[in-house]
Amino acid sequence: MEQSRKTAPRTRERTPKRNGITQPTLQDVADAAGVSTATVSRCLNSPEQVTVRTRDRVLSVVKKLGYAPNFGARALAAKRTNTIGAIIPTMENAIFARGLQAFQEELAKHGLTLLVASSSYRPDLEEDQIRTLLARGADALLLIGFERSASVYAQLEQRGTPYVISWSQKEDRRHVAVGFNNHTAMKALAARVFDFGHEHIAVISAPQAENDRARDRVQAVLDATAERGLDPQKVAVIETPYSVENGAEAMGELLSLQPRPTAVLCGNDVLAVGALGQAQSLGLSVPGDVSVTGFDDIEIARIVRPALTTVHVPHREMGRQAARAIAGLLKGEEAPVEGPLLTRIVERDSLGPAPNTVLDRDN
Amino acid sequence: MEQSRKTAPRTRERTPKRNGITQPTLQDVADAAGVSTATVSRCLNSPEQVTVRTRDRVLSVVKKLGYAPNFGARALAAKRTNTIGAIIPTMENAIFARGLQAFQEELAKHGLTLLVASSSYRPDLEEDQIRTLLARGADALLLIGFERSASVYAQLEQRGTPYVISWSQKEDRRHVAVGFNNHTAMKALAARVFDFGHEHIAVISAPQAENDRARDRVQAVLDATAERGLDPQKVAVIETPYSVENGAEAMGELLSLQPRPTAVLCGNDVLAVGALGQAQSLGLSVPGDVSVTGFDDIEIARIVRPALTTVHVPHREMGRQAARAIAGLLKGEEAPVEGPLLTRIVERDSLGPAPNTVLDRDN
DNA sequence: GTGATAAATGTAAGCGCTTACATTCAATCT
DNA sequence: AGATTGAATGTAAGCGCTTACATTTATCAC
Repeated sequence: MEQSRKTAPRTRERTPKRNGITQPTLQDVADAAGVSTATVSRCLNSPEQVTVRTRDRVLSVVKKLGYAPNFGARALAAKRTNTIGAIIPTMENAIFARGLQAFQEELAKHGLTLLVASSSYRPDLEEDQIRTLLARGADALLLIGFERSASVYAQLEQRGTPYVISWSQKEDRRHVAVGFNNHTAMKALAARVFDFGHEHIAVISAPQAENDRARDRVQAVLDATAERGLDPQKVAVIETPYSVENGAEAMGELLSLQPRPTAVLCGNDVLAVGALGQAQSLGLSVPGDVSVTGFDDIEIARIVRPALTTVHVPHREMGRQAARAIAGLLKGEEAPVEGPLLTRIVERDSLGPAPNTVLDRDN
Repeated sequence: MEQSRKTAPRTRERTPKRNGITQPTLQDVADAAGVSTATVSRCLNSPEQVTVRTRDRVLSVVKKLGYAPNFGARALAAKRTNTIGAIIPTMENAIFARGLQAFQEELAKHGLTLLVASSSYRPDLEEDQIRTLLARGADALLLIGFERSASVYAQLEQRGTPYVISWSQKEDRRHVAVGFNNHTAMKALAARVFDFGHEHIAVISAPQAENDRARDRVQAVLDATAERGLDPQKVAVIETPYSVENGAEAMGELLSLQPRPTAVLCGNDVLAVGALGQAQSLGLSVPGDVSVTGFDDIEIARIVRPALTTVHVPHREMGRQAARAIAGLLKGEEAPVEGPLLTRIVERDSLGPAPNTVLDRDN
């Protein structure tokens, strides 16, 4: 194995690190293939610029040596990392998992890697995470929902870092968004609830402050109420963070109201599952005595008994489209201007007709 | 071709990128603070080496300029990224979410960032992901379970990349592991099932090939069976990937067996939930007609009715300890040699006494 | 063939940081 | 005072890659 180093001014001994192990470098490959580092680099990054002959030779050396480019060096020289950062509110339940998985899979097809951080629904933490992700070289970001401080947007704008907003969609054309219209979706569900004859409804929502999606959903219920000629003021709304326990607790409160609501619309499936369980624990039949609806259509919605009537959100499609939008933005393409993704109501068993028993309002 | 320009006095104009935006560099900070780049670097990385006076001045400039170190450059120069890679089988259900969240939180305390990839339970994909993560500069890895090809281990060893194995724990001291003993845990549960008088039991497991955790759990049931003087051969075992649907389907098969098992032990909660639903759909009472148990104790175990009797795995603690182990390894500390984490049986409502109806074995 | 043009390849200048080593400086000792 | 010492700081050499530009080689019209 003699390598004819024609020009080897490179006297430097490769300094092995700690245990004498060193990864092969571009130079090693170039030497072994008898070409320059530039050519090797081109074989890897823009193969069409290189003769087939050369390319094959180089690639076989790459394989033989087990060469893998050094991430830091590449990032430094190319000024991009091919990394996309995503900040989601939580990793702990399935709400974002499905969409994120699809997002990642689609990114991978474009040679992009996903870096995930979670904000625990806290705007201050979200800012930290954005900073961290940018510091780690994220070329672009996926953000959930529109609502965040102007300074965050300003910073992204100023850096020229592309981002797309997801899980929400509005007419607001200042931001690139791939999502669905939370208001429309929830309003349709509320209308359906009214179709079932319910007149006393209530809402369990995530905290609305700093969460436009939650706010849109609640507002949709109130708007639908008004459209039916009912008084939105009378719709009880409880805010509580997304969790089964909180859903149960909120349901407990709502069920002790006078008049007792006959339908409870929940801001997401997790709350709904809690509410459902609570109603049953209190000896009420769902939907016989009280109907419960969810939002998202995550797996658990199908599993509980009665299965949840909820709003199906095309998470996978959303993730996929978001990834495509980001890949496009990175290539300098125009922002896609597609309309919102369509949600649909999934009617299962937790929504039924309002009980026609006389309400105890008047005693 | 003489390029004897030995001293190229840094005349270079800072070339702004595309939109004229440029992040401040170390040099900018150094200039503004009237010190060398080395000092600025030290202020950031080992503040104790610098006078308080200097440090304060430098840090204030850092803040004023909004300086953030360039990740690639840092990685390249320091030969580490402070990034830990984790490859988990799936992101889509909650099995790994809780532990991973804790893992990440603890890593953050040590200044480390988590990069997650998922393998879809496929060894070949896992290898790809490992390669990807390493290429992206992961300083260390979190791996789930022991079982993977020797070449993967060899490669890690050869590169000198530290890793810790989690979600499993064995006497095998060749690898650093932070986990629990799947065999012990499942055997205890099986024993409990036998205590309830069950004699005809069955198992729904994840595919055992390439998954030591699944294998340990199944083997534990068989061992417990033998210890009770029953014939392990008669324990029906169905293998199917983790999902509610698959759990349901497998349950359907098991329930048509003669004699029909009176207790079905599932490899995890997701399968158990599916099994539970299926039994109920077929008009059987759980645990009246058939008992079902899970494994993991994820949220859904508490939610289904009857609530699942399952094995509680201290995922958070596991994640935390794994992170500490990795941080230690990275600092050159010895591998921790703690015993396995302790699991405990959570008795809820899906496991009950064996039905004392006469079995239809003899007709 | 010749020259012009295009395609393939090579050369080498950085990218922004860390760190070994050199230098300066102040405190302490003789 | 001068010598000694250790802490603080500066100098500058890379880290491994990409890419603008220079050079070589192939292609083609005439």
